[in-house]
Amino acid sequence: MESNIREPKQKRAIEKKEKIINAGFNLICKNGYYNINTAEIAKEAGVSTGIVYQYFKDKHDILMEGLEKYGDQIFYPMINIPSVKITVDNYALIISDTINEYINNHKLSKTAHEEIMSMVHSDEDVAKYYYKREIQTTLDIKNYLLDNGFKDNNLLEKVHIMIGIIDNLCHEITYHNHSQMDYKNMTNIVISLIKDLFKEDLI
Amino acid sequence: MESNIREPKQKRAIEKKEKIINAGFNLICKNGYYNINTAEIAKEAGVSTGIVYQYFKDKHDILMEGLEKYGDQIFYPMINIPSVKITVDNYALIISDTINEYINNHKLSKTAHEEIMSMVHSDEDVAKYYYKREIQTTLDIKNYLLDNGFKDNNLLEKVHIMIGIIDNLCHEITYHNHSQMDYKNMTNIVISLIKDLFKEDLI
Amino acid sequence: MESNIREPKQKRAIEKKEKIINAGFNLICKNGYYNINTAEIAKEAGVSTGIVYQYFKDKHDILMEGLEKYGDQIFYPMINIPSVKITVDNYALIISDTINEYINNHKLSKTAHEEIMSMVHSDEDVAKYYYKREIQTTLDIKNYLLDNGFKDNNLLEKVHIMIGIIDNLCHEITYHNHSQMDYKNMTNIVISLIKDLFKEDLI
Amino acid sequence: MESNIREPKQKRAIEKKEKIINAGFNLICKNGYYNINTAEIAKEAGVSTGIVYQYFKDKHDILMEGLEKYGDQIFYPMINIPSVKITVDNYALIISDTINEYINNHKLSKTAHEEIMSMVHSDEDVAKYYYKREIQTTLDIKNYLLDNGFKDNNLLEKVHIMIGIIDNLCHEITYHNHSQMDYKNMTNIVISLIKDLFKEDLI
DNA sequence: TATGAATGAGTCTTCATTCAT
DNA sequence: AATGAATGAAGACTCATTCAT
Repeated sequence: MESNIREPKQKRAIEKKEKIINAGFNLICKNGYYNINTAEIAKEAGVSTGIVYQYFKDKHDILMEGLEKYGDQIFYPMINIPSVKITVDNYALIISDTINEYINNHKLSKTAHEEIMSMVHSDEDVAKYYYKREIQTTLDIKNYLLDNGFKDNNLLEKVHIMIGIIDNLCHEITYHNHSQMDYKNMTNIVISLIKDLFKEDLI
Repeated sequence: MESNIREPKQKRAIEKKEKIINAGFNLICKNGYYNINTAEIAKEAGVSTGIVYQYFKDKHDILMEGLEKYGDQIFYPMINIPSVKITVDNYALIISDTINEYINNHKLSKTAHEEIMSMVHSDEDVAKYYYKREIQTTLDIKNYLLDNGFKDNNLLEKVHIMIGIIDNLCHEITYHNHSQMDYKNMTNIVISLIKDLFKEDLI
Repeated sequence: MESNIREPKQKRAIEKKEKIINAGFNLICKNGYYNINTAEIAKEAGVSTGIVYQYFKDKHDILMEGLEKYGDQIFYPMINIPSVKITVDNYALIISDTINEYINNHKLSKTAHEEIMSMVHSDEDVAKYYYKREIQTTLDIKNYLLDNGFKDNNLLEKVHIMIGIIDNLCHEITYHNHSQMDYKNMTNIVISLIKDLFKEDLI
Repeated sequence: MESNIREPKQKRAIEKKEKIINAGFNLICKNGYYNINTAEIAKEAGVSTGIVYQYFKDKHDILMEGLEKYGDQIFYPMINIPSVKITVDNYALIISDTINEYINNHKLSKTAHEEIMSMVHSDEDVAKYYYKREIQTTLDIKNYLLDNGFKDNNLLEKVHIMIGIIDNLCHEITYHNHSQMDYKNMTNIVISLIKDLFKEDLI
């Protein structure tokens, strides 16, 4: 039989689909995809098990739609590209702000981020989504920098490296908590390093 | 009796346990923890399903023992710390060699690495193992650098940052293959950046 | 109230019920009773799923009403009793024509016939319907023959046997396609055999 | 994963598989394929639901293996080809005996026969099985007749027609019970008709 | 020690039927 | 009269773990 998945038009139906996405994605992130079942998702959403399959092809579909909806909040919150112009003077401050904001967001969606990263490594669709987002973010930042007078001297690669460095830093701060690390110093080193990275590019 | 798990003493028993670890860890890495079952593991190991539970508490235990055994080969092959002394002259070369070696190893154990990283995000025990290794590696490298005359100026943090940068680079090169990236340039940028990172530390 | 099934009186309601019967019976015959669901039937009929249960007690009821309506077209098209009088001269021709017509009809409603025969064997109601029709047809043909001057010498039994022979022949030709069979000869043998069957009855 | 269906070698395992086939096929025949579930089959067989899938690929497989095993008892018991030589003298008697035996067997496996015939019309695999048997029986009888001095004058087609006639007769007697029919006469007519069918073939 | 047959709870998914609107 | 969203029981199948031998 063909796909009978309904794309809800009516307000109530849309709300119901939302509830399922919310409950489902939330539970998946909290407990892990393989540790939650559709009955629990339905119950948490306050619906019957049957209705789930009117809105979603299968369990996996819930994950993907949740990702589509909440991906922005989980990955690369740096995407909140600053509205101010970068200058030599506010340079460090912008980076610092970005990092802080990133860390904050990271903390909020800690488990979600964990679980999704887990599935990036084991689920092709999730991976595809993730890498698509990643390159998009990289491009967005590159363009932002170009608009702010940066030279395009392997700029894409540099942005990618920068994102990686910041990501690692935030990750370290949020999760590892390696007691030996001094995160304040570490952050300063990162900021300084990023400055070095672009030292020849900001005119 | 509380625990029936046998720690094999006899040669044949040890070999059997090894076979289960090998087969199990291999299959888990190749197919994913949730996509392989104990029957298949036993079959691949050439033993009966029942015997598995004489050597391992449960399925999860196989993963952990496999990790303990093969972790070295999967994570941080940079640990192969160069035997030569770092000087200003061979500095770049050493970093470059390290990166190349890392990428090579990465490619070899690509799926294993993927799966384990997946579980780092969803399995507490795996995560604990991973982060323990990570800090150990960081310390090892820090000590190597100290032995080579580096100053301890937030050296631990810097090493951690460096590992992150290299890890990202290798990951990008091995998996993503974002077509827009020029990996040769990227590698050079990374090498140069690491030099910057330690610019005040190598005496 | 015991029964909520509405017997539609108004034209529009009657048309709606017809549409459901048509769509339902058609889909059941094409796909099999257990391989089609009420939602699909409603959709094909262009009505809502709910309304189905205003006109039909349950899914099974759709089948039975469809059978009542279309049984004539599926079973025993021989019922198209020739309008000519049987004589010794046109005897074989009439039989031959009847067979040909039967095969043609059979081919048209091949899948429908299959599915209904399937249910004859597993559904009491369908079986009851089928056998009722069968005996009716037998009687009709018997009467036709009586009107044409046949003697009533176990005529009912002979007609039943004849129907069986023709049915088998047509079935064989339409479906089995046993490659070893020569259907032209087979048909001639059947015609000749039927002649033998009634050899003492046509005055 | 590949097929893990076990072909049981050990006595106990074979017995268990037999029990599942017996229980499953029996229940399917009695209640209909779609009206019995695997749990009931397992329970009737005195095993757990899980074990069923160690011996059978799926539910359908149980049906097919049951068919393979019991097909002989359900279809064409005429296959019990008489060991005596057919002559002009014992001709009628042999036919009569065959019919009687057929009817007897038919009565024994009445519901089984019904359900299987039902599935012949709706299940490709069952149909394939059935038609394979059918042609085989036809050939066997043809050969038997050839061995008894019959001429091969469209013999295959004639045997097929004969089987059909007998099948119809037995079916009518066993199930329909059309009250109007005189089965004794009907049987005699059939015997006589079969004689006519082969009237030019027995030397 | 070792086997591999056996267990049975658990999983995703379907669908006839009902019900709020 | 009509809609189509909602229900929830039921079904086929899987698999970590146990147990009789």
